[in-house]
Amino acid sequence: MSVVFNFKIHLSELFAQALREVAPEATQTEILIERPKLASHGDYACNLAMQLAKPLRKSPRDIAHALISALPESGVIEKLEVAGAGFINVFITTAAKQQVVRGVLQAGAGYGHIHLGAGRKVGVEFVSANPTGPLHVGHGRGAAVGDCLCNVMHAAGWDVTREFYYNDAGVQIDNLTRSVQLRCKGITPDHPSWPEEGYRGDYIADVAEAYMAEETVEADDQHVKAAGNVNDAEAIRHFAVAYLRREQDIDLRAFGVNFNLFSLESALYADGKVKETVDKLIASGHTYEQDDALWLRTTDFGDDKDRVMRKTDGTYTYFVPDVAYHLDKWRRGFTRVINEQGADHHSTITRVRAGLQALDAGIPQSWPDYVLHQMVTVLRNGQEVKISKRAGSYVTLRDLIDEVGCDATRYFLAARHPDSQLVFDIDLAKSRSNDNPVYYIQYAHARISAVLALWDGERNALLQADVSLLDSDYETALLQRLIDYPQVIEIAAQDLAPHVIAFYLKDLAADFHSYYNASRFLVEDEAIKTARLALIAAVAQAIHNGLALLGVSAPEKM
RNA sequence: GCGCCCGUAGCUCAGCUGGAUAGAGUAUUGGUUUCCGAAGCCAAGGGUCACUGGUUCGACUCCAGUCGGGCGCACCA
Repeated sequence: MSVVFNFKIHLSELFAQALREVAPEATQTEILIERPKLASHGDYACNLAMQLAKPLRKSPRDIAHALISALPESGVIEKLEVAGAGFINVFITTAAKQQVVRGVLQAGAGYGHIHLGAGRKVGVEFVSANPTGPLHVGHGRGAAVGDCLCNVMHAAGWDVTREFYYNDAGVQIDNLTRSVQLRCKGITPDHPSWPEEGYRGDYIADVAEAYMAEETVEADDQHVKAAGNVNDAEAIRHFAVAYLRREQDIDLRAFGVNFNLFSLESALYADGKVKETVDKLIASGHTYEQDDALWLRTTDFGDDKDRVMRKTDGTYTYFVPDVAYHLDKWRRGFTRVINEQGADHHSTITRVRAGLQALDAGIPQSWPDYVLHQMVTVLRNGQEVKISKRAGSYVTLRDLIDEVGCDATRYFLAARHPDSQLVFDIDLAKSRSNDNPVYYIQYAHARISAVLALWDGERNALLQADVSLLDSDYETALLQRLIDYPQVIEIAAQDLAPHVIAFYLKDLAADFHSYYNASRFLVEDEAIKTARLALIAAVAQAIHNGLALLGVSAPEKM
């Protein structure tokens, strides 16, 4: 038997009924139940009366009173009042709030899971770094945000597939191949003959050395033994890509990020999907030849200028396999796709969507969704570290994990709105890690674990706790905070904004620390002791669940 | 020049599809521990929400413009 403590949904239903009675002609009005900032304004507030004032041509306060009269009986409502311009403030009985403790303990790791996605498939593509070098801090942000987003979508009831797209074809791979080949020949980046577009990082030398030593590399789906032949460019390309992919995989695993699927750009060429897409686009009539190149009239679909598909040298531009790739996703049944990328990829959105529209395959105009995170700037010794792959100067994800730690790095990178630029101050994160909010949250969890470890009772006894004893200000604040958790998941999933999880956890931890400081738990009175332990066990569970979404550990000791 | 993102306390950032008196952390100042974890708690100060108009019962939130910062504007990816 389920207990009512998702009051927001419950109240929306009640007000919908009242609305049908009071204003049958205005049942389209959206019912918004919000949490007031001030406790004196109740636990929940509804502004329906004010929205109806204009269409009904009545005073909002009169409408509010009418709505209250028409509101069906509910055991969870303590009191209703009309306030201000016409707000209806709802006070929930403490008894109803107290039920959340049992709800959390019974649901366990499942507390916070909602049915928003209704089991539908969603494909989330993230990181998708080119295999031309190590993952840097920007990729780290993509990994942290993307992985957290996947976790949130899963908790919200979606069937999530995590996907990584490898651009293992094209000009940049040619540059990589040439750079490794030169290194194999003993030519270094400071040599006059080193190409302008060549990669200069030290890792290129590592790849070259491994190739010459005829090492074998095992990447996710490739097992490549180096030929050791300096003149075999194809063998070098194959080996270099596999080598760098392996390095990236190692870093991602160390970061706690896993994928269900790796898709390769080269495979789209190999199995004819690129050609098929090109043929379909030509057949669609949206292409034309000009200056010995093939163009797609993307201006038909909102782009500011048309784009080249096939260059004069006969090869395709990047967005062609990208369109083929997305068509493939669509055919795999992903009616919802989210691409998490750096903001510097912004221009691809219009092009990819235009290409998909030109195919006339029934794909919605706004498909796929994009989450673009803004750039990360890194501060070391108070100086901005310029990121340049070719110059080989940048902060790698591996550096961050080693220096700052996985938990703190993930929290730092995921705890901000993706739209905000992020300054990652390495020295701050390292030298003053105790001030990092992630430790504040973890500390709350560790404290609860310590108290529960001192208790000699049975865990199951907590389910039988007399929660009616939890009625102090500290306790009701915590109860309400726990009640809010599923709605935080909902917001994070709807807005594709995983950072709200981090802020919620900080607030929950703060409520707990205040409570902890003012309370004793292992008291004489058995009933009080059990009730309080049940409450903090529920808090620990919520912290555990929330941190899991962020990919951060919930330690019992620290 | 065009497109996208951002501008909120000294600093780093929240602010939920427009809601009632704009919030945290940090820094500063003061208080707090014979006690189950002080990586904690309590309190104080700190704001013309970049600026100017507009939309309405109500704007940090929406619209237009201005200023400032970032990113992108390739037959690169």
